[in-house]
Amino acid sequence: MHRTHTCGELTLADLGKEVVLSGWVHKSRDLGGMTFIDVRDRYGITQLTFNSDDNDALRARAREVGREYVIKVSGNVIERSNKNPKIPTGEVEIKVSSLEILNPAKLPPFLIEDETDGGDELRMKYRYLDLRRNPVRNNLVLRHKMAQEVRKYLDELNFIEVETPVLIKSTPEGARDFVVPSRMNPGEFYALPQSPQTFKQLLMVSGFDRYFQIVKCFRDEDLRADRQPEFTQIDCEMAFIEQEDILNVFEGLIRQLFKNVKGVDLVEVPRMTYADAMRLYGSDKPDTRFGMQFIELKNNAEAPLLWRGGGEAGFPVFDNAEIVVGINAKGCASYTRKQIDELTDFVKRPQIGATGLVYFRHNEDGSLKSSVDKFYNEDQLGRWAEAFSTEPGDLVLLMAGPIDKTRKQLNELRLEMGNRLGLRDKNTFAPLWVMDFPLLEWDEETSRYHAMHHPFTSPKPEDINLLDTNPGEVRANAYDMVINGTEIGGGSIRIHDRALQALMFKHLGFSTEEAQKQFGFLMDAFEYGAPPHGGIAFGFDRLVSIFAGLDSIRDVIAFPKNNSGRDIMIDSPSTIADEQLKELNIATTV
RNA sequence: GGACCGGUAGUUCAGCUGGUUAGAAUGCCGCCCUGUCACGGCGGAGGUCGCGGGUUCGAGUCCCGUCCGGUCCGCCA
Repeated sequence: MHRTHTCGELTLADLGKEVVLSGWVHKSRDLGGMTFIDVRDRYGITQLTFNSDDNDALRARAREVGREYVIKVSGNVIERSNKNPKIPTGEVEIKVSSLEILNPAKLPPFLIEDETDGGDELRMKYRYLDLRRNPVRNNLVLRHKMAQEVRKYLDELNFIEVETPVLIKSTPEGARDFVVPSRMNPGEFYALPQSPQTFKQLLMVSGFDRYFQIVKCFRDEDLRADRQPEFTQIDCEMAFIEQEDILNVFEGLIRQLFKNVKGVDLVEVPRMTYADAMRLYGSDKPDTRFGMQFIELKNNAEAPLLWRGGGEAGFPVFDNAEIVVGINAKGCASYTRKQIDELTDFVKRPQIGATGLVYFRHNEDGSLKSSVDKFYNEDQLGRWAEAFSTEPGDLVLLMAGPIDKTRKQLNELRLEMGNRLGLRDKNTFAPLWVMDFPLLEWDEETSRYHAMHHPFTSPKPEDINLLDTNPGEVRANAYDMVINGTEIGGGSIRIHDRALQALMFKHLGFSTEEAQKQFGFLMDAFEYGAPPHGGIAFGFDRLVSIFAGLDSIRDVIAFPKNNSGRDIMIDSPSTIADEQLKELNIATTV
């Protein structure tokens, strides 16, 4: 007889029932005269009980089973004399009449418990055991629920899920491709998609009108806690829409996910231009769970030097800087010298690379004190204080230097201060649309402009005339969704006109021939009735990890890869046999 | 490509300025225990201190190299 119930469902209402349970031995407690076994499955834990009423063979077997043995038991549901209020089945237990060992188990290398003693590496090597643990399994259940909710929402809005190919063509733009050799076409390679971008656009040309796909994408770049070589996107595209439509539809998606999966009612998602995001937060993905916006004391594009008094020279670093910008750390005036030094060391770390940190305190007694008192008097400090709207008890942290670099550094400091002040609560969710990204980005290495988003992004019509004169100033119809400082989605209104697309390729440094060879199929398609269209793609793993309150996406992926792109459980990647290489016409030099 | 942190018992870790027999907790094994559920009590086993080289009378400890893991920068249209 198969199991009649799961290990998570029996209660006092089931008293007296003859039941069959199957599962894993979670833990056993042998008290001598009696033995308790906790049997576990995905649904919960139920206590089995054995005592002197039982025959010797049954009692012996109860003592024999070890952790993670797979067992099947039959017995009677009885009321516990000592109840355990911590678990749903804690008022009952099973008086076992038969115990069958379906499969014994070796002792697992780490404890299969919510608070495991296992380190990351061990958990990854034995991921199938790690997945037995509630916290990890619950993450996958959450992921499942979110995927279902996405499908429900988009289906109701007439989106159609279409699968696009995984073996496609390598293109020079963007991330490195994973490539797959073609046996039937010696010397030629497929590439795995970095995203289904061109296919979804072609589906718009095909008249599908509203497409989505929850789809694996692949990028052969170095990994991070939030970056895996294969990852999942919620990929979407719509025709006959404008940017506003996309923002509304997908703001709706995010709101529905938060409401139905997490029970969180989001307020309307605020919008901010890229330019403002950079100016106020030094980042295109600001964490808006807290304020601490940048205040500029000097910006070469702005006129007055706010601290200058009667024209005499001030702090040379400030005098020579393009920008002097800071944040007001409310209530931090009490920071000790040691704490300030820590912050200075923080921004001077090679990863951040600042040369120093200037501060001024607005003391509780109203006085002002700065690390550059030598250069500025109380009047001048007073003007800073005014600029930062300080109150007694505040600490202002200032950085100076080239605009882009300094903003980026101050962004790191702002996030660090957010952490220190406990302003980045995992249960607070601050989504944000960042809009009007630049179309192009100058790349020092190749000395040319690159598409900031991708080459199919349309420029804002009013900026097209800048393409020739000032390409870096051209804004795109592109938008990102940011939640709590993480970019979780991005998209754009696409080009649907052959001539404009050809012009874009030209500006990206493609010759007409190269453009035709790489993307001719798309430009050809634009000549056969391409509707205006646009879309967005969400990083599903990141979205799930934010919902789960995790910093890493690894624990929302069933079988993730490590820092080096390895799966240490199956030990991939691995070498392949010479025979295979030969068949693929591949010679190795390693 | 680069920076930083880590690698010691099955596991998670401690081990100071180099010093005699490398510890703790937990897990595991044995015995005892009839109401445990972090059971308890007593006893026990368990180590190539990642690997290689060097300094030293002596290295878990210091130095160099290397491998592995983690975080980050570059990179990620």
